[in-house]
Amino acid sequence: MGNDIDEVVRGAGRPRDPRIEQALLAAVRDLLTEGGYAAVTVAAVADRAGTTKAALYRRWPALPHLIHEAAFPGELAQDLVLGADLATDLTGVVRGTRDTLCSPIGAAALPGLLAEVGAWPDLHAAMMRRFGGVFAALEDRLQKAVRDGDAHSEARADDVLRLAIGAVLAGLLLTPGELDDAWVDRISATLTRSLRP
Amino acid sequence: MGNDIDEVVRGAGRPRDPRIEQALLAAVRDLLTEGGYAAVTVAAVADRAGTTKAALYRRWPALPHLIHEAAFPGELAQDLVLGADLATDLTGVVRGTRDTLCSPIGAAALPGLLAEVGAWPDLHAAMMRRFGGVFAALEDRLQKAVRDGDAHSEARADDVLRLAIGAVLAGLLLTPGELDDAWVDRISATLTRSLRP
Amino acid sequence: MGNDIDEVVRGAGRPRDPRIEQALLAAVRDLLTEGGYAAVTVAAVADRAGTTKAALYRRWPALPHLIHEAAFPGELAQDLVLGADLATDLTGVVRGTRDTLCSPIGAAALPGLLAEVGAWPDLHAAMMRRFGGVFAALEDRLQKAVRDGDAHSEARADDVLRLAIGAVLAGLLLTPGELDDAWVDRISATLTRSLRP
Amino acid sequence: MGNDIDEVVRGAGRPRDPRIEQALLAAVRDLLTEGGYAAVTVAAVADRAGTTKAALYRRWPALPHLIHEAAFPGELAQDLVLGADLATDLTGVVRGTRDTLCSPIGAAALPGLLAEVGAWPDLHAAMMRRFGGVFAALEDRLQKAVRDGDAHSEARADDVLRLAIGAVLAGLLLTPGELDDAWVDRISATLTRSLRP
DNA sequence: CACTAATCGAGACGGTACGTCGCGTCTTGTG
DNA sequence: CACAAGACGCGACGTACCGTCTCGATTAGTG
Repeated sequence: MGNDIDEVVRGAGRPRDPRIEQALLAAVRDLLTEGGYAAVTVAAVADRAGTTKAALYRRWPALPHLIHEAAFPGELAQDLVLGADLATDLTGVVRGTRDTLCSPIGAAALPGLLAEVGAWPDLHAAMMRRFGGVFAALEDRLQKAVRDGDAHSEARADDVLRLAIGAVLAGLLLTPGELDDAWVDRISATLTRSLRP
Repeated sequence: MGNDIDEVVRGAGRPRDPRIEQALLAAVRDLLTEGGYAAVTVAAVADRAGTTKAALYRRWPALPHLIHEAAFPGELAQDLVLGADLATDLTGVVRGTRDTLCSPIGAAALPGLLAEVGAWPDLHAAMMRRFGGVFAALEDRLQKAVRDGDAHSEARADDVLRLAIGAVLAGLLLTPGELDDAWVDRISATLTRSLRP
Repeated sequence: MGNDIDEVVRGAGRPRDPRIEQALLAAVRDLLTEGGYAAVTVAAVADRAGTTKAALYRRWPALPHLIHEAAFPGELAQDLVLGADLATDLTGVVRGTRDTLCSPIGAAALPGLLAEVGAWPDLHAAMMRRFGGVFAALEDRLQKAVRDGDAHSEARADDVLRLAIGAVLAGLLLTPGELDDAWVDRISATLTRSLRP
Repeated sequence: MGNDIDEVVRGAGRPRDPRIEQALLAAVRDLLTEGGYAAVTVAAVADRAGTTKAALYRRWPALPHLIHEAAFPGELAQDLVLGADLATDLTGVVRGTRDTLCSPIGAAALPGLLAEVGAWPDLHAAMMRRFGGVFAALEDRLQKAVRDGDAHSEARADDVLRLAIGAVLAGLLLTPGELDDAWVDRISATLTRSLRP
């Protein structure tokens, strides 16, 4: 006894075909790569995935939600390891952010996605959640840096993270193609300097 | 002599009604304020301006160009005065950027505009040009700061500007409503620290 | 022996809930009355009956068959009594036809049903069968009338019946609301005249 | 002067391409012939006509209106000539009605059209108007017949016409294929008999 | 008492059509 | 030429209905 509700919820009706979900996500990634954001149409995605628009709308409230999930699956902090010296750790954050947002798929999806955020509050929340892990890790790391005397005591993780994300965003939207590894090093060094006590 | 070309161009046929241009720009600003980016459709703009779509397309190659001009007229560096100490000047740059991009009209127009940039190279160029004056002024100021010993010698104006713009952009797109004056001060202070020799 | 087949057919598996059949028929009649033919969708019928689409399709090959059975149950000649003089009997046929086809439910169902007849041969057959009893009775009556000298010898029951049905049909489809009792009397009189020797 | 309104109405905007109207009507007729009522889809019609759905909706409020105009253009009484003896004239009415409603296109369109009549009051009115000429002519002819002693004085043109239309309708919807010339003669004779004084 | 087989509810599935909207172009008549 | 008006081709949108299917859970009769 106990989880009657769960059982009812799980058991009701024909279960969704899990392959359709994957096929739709893959179709979005294909179309983003081949034709950019404009090519990602509800009909085109469904077609490419070998299914129908209705199946798509059953899973996501609108196209941008699906695109978001397809372009930025999982947690951004996934392979972020903080533990070296502060400069190295900040480089990791900046590089990770750049790699994620500037990947072919990410770069194709992001501008359009950001434009739709205003119309879909839940989409906005979902995007913010992606940065949750990075923020927590960075906050911990910064507190340690303050204790170790590597950072001044007013340093704020949210400001640092927003500067990093913002730098990538501005680069991606305004001057794409200049965000090479040298740029990562320069921005990381700048952030490191800004934290000095 | 002199402006033959102008005369030929101007002289042929009925001259354009200059009021239409202004009415269209005003209509875009009204619609942005009232209904956001989604409300700014060609038909709605022309209607609100009391004119027609054809008149609009005679003046701008496409809607985003008109929106750009309506939301961000003139040069961004317009009322930027650099000459005080470095911290104050940087605060001016950050505040000016925030004020421009986060004005009700700017905030409504920017996400959509950035999404369209990929499709209209000339629109991208036009947007970049807006920052030209700020960049030049900041570069001058930074060189002086290096000479004065206020900034380290590897400081780059483009990186600083991109960090400032990026910070505003990230704030606007991801956490709007948090970009108050205290935020401006914190970010400006951070940038100033990052420039210390 | 005798009903082995019946027993085998009946015995296997869980028996059908007889209340569902009635609930579906009643649901169709409700929806026809409330919202007309367009309101009678498979999902709406199943919902209203408190059951599901699958249960419906287990009982009828398609929606029109169910609608037919709901709107025109049983034999049309049910309460047709022929035996008075010819004029009275013809009035009975015309009135009966009108009453059946022009009842609120019948009138709502008929136009749609007739449109579907082309797509469902078995539905066509089922509809024709409804008139079988009336036709047989009318044919008998007409033969007697010929013998009695009340009708000319070339009178054909099928033509008379088609004229009667057609008159109701044309009235229902083209000028509904005019098929009152006076109309029944006029049409009956006309048919009676046409049969005179 | 005087028709300012007309001039304004006519002169405003780009005029409709008259070829599109014809192409759409022809497309409906083609599709009716080839695939029946079910094949007449908004998209299919527009496609076949080499135009778009929007152009169609600009001309007719809905598909049934277009189908009606395509299947039953002009006045039904077009080539109806009344003036011979009553029996011949009635045969002309019955035959004309049958020919119009039972033509391949008419037969394909009619059942569906009649089903939609309930949903579109204006469509109903348009269909009724088609019979206006026939009714007027028949009324005149009947009055003359009464004066000549060929018809009894209570004969009503509307009843006769409804009987004729109804006979064709019932034949078309219930027993198509039996409405040959012999049937026309039988029904006409029946109607003639029914009018005898 | 298990076993079998059809039913029940719920709801996803592929397919197809709907009517609307926006874009950027075009074609008129009138200044 | 510009201008108002509005039709044009194009293509996407989100919804609705159809008839089928796949589940897990009943609900009889049978072995």
